[in-house]
Amino acid sequence: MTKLLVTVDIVLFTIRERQLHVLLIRRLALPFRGGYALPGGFVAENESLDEAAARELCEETGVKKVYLEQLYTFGAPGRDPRGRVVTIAYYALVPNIQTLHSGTDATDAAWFPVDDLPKLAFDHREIIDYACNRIRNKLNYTNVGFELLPDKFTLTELQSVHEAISGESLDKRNFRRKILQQGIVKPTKERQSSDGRPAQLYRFSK
Amino acid sequence: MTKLLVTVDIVLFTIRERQLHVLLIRRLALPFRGGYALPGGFVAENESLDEAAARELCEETGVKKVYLEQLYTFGAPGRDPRGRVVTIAYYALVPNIQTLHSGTDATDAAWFPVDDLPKLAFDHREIIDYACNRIRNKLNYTNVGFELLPDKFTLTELQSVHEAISGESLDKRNFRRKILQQGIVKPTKERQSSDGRPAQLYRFSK
DNA sequence: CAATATGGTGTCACAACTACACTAATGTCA
DNA sequence: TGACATTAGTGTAGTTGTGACACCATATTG
Repeated sequence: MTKLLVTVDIVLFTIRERQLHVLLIRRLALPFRGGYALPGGFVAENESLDEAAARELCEETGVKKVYLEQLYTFGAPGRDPRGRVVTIAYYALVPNIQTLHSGTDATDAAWFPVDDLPKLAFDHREIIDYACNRIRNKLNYTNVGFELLPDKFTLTELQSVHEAISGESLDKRNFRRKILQQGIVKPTKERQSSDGRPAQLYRFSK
Repeated sequence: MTKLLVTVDIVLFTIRERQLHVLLIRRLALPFRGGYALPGGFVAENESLDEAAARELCEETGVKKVYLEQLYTFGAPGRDPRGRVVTIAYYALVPNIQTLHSGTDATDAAWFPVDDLPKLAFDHREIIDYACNRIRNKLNYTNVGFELLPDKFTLTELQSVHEAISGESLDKRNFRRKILQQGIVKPTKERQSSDGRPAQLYRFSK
């Protein structure tokens, strides 16, 4: 009945410039001081795991009220040089708007494209890879893409979210047919102007 | 940096009489003494989570070398009356043949159909429900069904595994076409006799 | 008003899936 | 030994879903 250190780590995704990005922070403490790592921290005695993940994410990045889902638990004996630490990894999705109002714990929270990551502390690279696979799979059987968009969005924006996550380019007509057929979006009365013809704005429905 | 108790619990599935069953043990210790619970126990200082799950499963049920996969981590503060215990739940699949050679820890390991479970200790009911959903989903995009069958099996047996997990009855011809088209089984030279016409035995391939 | 930039639309071929009913091979029992 | 019971094994037609593919529409800018 030995007790172990238990942490949560959060892979926070967003889309920027049509690319999937994750949020990393610079570590202030040892080990890996000055290195990049996922936001996260120790689970307190009296909070649930979900609560711990939400709290740590907020403390370290200022991000609140996001889609947050447990990913996988990593607990190899050697994964943390400080000793035996089991971490429950989460992933979270936010639209790009969110400002990174750093809290007290962390400095230098910054976005990195998932296919151009710096060297990472602990096994955080493995955790991010796992999260990427999860979100990629999830795209096929859920409507997870909407969490990465603002309330109102165009179908082109939605398509480019899917493309950013899957890494494959999609046919515009086929994509729109599928989405509209599913009946999971409804048009608003607004349109969004751009460099060309203004686009219909949609909202997620149901 | 408070340390927490960390356990693993294993939902071990098999198919018996065309029904999905889980293995439960009777608890010898408090709390919930004499009640039914999932096999599981504390994670030791120097072993990985997967190792802990395999070890506990073997110790408590004698079952070895099975398909074992991490499921989800449950850590609500009130889930264990002994204090704060975080459990990493696993699920495992075995063919029906395995004899339940109880180890030292547990007595009275027994199979229960998933839709007729006794009252369970802790939040183990919730864990089993979660595992059932996982395996049901998994059936759609993987070949997880083979883990529940012996080395050689008939297509009717494979079909009834799928039916037991999904809870829905399938069309024989459509099922066979799909499986054979996938090329994931190959016929052996043997047949299996039954009450009627003997059936071709297949083996999982690739 | 021409040029540029992005939004929005339809069809056809092919693949995948559903629904559906009879014959084949064996064992049993009168 | 032949009728019966039991399980194995097979094909087709209609429908639905998916992928490939090119042009016109609507706005802005100089």
